[in-house]
Amino acid sequence: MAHPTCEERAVARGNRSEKGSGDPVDWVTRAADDAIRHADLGEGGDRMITCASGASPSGPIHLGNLREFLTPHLVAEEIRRRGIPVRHLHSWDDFDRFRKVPAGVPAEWSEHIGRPLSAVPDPWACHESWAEHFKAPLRAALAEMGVEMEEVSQTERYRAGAYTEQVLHAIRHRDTIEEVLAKHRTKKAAPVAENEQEAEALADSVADEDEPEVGAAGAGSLARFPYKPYCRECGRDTVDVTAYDDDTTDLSYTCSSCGFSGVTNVATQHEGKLVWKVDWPMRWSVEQVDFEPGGLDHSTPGSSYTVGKELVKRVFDFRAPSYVAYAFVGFAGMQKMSSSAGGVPTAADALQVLEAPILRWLYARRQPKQAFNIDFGAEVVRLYDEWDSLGRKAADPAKRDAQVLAFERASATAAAGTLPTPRVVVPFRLLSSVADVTAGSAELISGIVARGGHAHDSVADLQPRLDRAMTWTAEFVPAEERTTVREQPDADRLGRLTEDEQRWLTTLLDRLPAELDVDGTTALVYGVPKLARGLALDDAPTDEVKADQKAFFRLLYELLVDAERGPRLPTLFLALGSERIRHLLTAP
RNA sequence: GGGCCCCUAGCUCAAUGGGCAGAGCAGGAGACUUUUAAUCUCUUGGUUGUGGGUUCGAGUCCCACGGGGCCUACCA
Repeated sequence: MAHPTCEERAVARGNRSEKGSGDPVDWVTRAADDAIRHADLGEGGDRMITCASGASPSGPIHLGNLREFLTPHLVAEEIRRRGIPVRHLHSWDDFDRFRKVPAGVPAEWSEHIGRPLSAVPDPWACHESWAEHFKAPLRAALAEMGVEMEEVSQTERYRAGAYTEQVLHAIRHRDTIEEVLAKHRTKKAAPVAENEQEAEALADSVADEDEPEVGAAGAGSLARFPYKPYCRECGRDTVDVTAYDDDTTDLSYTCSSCGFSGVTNVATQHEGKLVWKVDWPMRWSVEQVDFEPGGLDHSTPGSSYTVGKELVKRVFDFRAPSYVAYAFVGFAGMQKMSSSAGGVPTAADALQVLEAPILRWLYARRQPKQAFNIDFGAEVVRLYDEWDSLGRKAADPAKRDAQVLAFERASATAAAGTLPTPRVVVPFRLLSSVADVTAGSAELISGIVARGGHAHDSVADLQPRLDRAMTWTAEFVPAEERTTVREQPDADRLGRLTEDEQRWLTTLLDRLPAELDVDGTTALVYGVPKLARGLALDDAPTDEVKADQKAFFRLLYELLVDAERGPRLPTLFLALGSERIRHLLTAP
């Protein structure tokens, strides 16, 4: 045989360790296998494998959209790990039309509806366009997560004529395109009306749809032309194609917004774009895409992937990339989320609270078709615990399984190496509860944590986790679960102390040093009731002393944090400092 | 109309190309001069929605049904 079969080449290039060698397998492994197999179909050779993503910068790129980026990223990393040339190509659909003015944006922006996202000004005036305004923060977040990708702007590509050849090709084959689109369009079955009102509405809409009569389209039909120019006069896509000359490639149009009538030459003037369902398969063929994910909404029958798959074959003579559909990402515990806009959390928001590898891990550990929630509430603590425990497991080579594999995928990338994690790992729970009472002082937290058995040299040893614990505590822990230290002494309570209480407080304050340490403070706090009963600090407590301790602690909590309970007293004392304790325990 | 996902302990969820059903919380017992949504040790808890099928073996694969959720139809 002159040529090896696809199968043989795929195996040769894939080089995945064979079954039984103990190397764990997960969805990323399989997706990478598919992409490699795909790349070998047809073209042969050792050309670079392309993992693609695409996103429209029409608004904040939220954590659901992040799956679009991370899925091909993880697959590309896996392919790279096998020593095969690969790139992650990301297309910004910034040549798409601006569709609606979101809440919070001046109403005047409705003027820009129909213009490319790259041509709409930034209402916040900090970037050169609407599109850039939303691309920039995502770029920063991805960099923090070690995601490196080759970015392409659809605006630039179209304007530069990079797709012109394919555009003309599509236009020449517009009948085939319409045939395919129409086939999927007619899938619509007569919906059953639930009541009379609906039946009427239904009759109307059905009547409307029958009107264009595209079914028998022919070359003469311009209503479904696959290419649409932006109006040269007003920049909007509100144009109707009135004529097209196949020989000269002159396209005539009128704009319904500004009334302009003009002619654009498709071959030379680059003023428009293919409609979405044609644009996607066109890019697969131009960029030689081997793998690209898509949201579930693109995967349903009659939707863009299904249609694109047929178009790419029949019109562009290429095969659709291997594909995974990803499910949606939900959110919880974010009532107070101060997201950049719209209240949907973005990657930047998540990175305020989660270490970058943990955010990656959320996406790596689930198969794309699995939906999951990102919880900014109490779940965060558990997530960190789980992550830390997985990290300990990953340190043992004997325990390498799919979970550890996900940990590895989350922890390091080719571009960024091992992503930042704390040199000294302190449980998030502890950092957060200490942060709760220290009024945002990293130094103080560091000191208390160090004296609490987590030795470290400096605040930097606790980063990047410490910052996240502080942010999370401040922003996401509900007020009723936080400890609020009194501003002023409780004069009322201090005015009606019992004799015992009075003696305890006096004893405590007499012996409270200016500089506190954990052990001394612990001994003192527990010792005060002993002293009051004539015992020494280190004497074993009697039953009476134990009861006194209970009452004494409660008194301290009431006076310090206006509650019956609170953080461990030594911690609280250290957090507040001697002076403040003294102030709050002394009648004004 | 079509498609996808989900149903696992009281609760929230794991189990990623079939291989002994697991965590956290809650519950129970014990330890602690220790009070925090304390901590540590031990522990109860299951016919994996229902009914079939394939298999030596099914939470996992196939078919049907019930319940819940999402997507899609015209446009990008």
